[in-house]
Amino acid sequence: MGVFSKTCEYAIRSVFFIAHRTASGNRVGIKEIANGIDSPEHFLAKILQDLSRRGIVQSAKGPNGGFYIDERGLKRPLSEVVEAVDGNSIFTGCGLGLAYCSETNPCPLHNEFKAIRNQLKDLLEQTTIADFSESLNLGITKLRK
Amino acid sequence: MGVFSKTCEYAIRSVFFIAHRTASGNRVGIKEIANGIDSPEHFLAKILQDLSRRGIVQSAKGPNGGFYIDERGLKRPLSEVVEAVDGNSIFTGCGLGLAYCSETNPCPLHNEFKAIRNQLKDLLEQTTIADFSESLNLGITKLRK
DNA sequence: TTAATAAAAGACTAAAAACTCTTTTATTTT
DNA sequence: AAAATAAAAGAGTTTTTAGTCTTTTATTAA
Ligand code: FES
Ligand code: FES
Repeated sequence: MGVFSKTCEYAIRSVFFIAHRTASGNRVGIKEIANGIDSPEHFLAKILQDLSRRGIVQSAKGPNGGFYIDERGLKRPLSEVVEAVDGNSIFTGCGLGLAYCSETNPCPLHNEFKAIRNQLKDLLEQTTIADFSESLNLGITKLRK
Repeated sequence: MGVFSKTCEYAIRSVFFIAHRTASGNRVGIKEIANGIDSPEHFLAKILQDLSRRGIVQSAKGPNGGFYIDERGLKRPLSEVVEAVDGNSIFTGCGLGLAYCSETNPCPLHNEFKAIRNQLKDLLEQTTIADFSESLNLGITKLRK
């Protein structure tokens, strides 16, 4: 089990993939995305429908249709993608699964765990989708295999 | 979805609970543990059977039986409990779920994610089960509610 | 040596997550 | 207007995780 759900992993990877293609002004179809990020096509379709409803990605039907991300979308932090899919429990939840995680009712891991959790939060909040386009363009980072 | 599976959360909490009770030389029954950490009794039984087989906790049947943790067990790092239940994917897995996470084939989050992942790894490797007994004794930290 | 106790084991059910397949709707091109 | 294209929506199945219930085995105490 990873930090994010499978659904969330696909969401992030697809968003990076779309952002990368959108940079050159193109729209990209679900088949190409699914193939590009190595995910099940119809499952990814559901995820993108959701992200589309939430305005994180845009879509167009018909010939030359497909998914893309507008200017505003590119500036969104990754945390919004994660929250849209997995909710905010990774940012706020207790490492030991206690119902109420707080300073006054801490579990044994509270302080240390909170620090790590906050770093993940900061990472996802401070980096926008656009931030990754360049490294993808340079071919330094990969989204499949 | 938390960082650990539900099973793993129960495992950690129960181990803390048992360690705490063992400190006073007692054995503690499954009912009391389940109640103390707020987990389903029979589900926890499965988990403890597993931890027992792996030597992380000890158990005794019959009257005055129950679970306890010996000297060696108390000195084990938390990472062993986590690995026993969830495997080592939290310590080694890719944040975006790529099959091979490596320096030469990094995903966009690789460097930042690795740093956070390693902190979690260090935290769990460097703290032993015994390390928490005191804070539990002092009543500072809680395992349920 | 029998009764009581408590974990171990086995065989389930329930819920959630992941994934698939089919039909519908919107858009564009001819 | 008709045909082609591509996402949206709906209705499933499969797999995994979580949780329950019952029976068996081992140990101790009366
Ligand atoms: S109480 Fe567990 S992380 Fe805060
Ligand atoms: S490739 Fe994703 S964390 Fe290393």
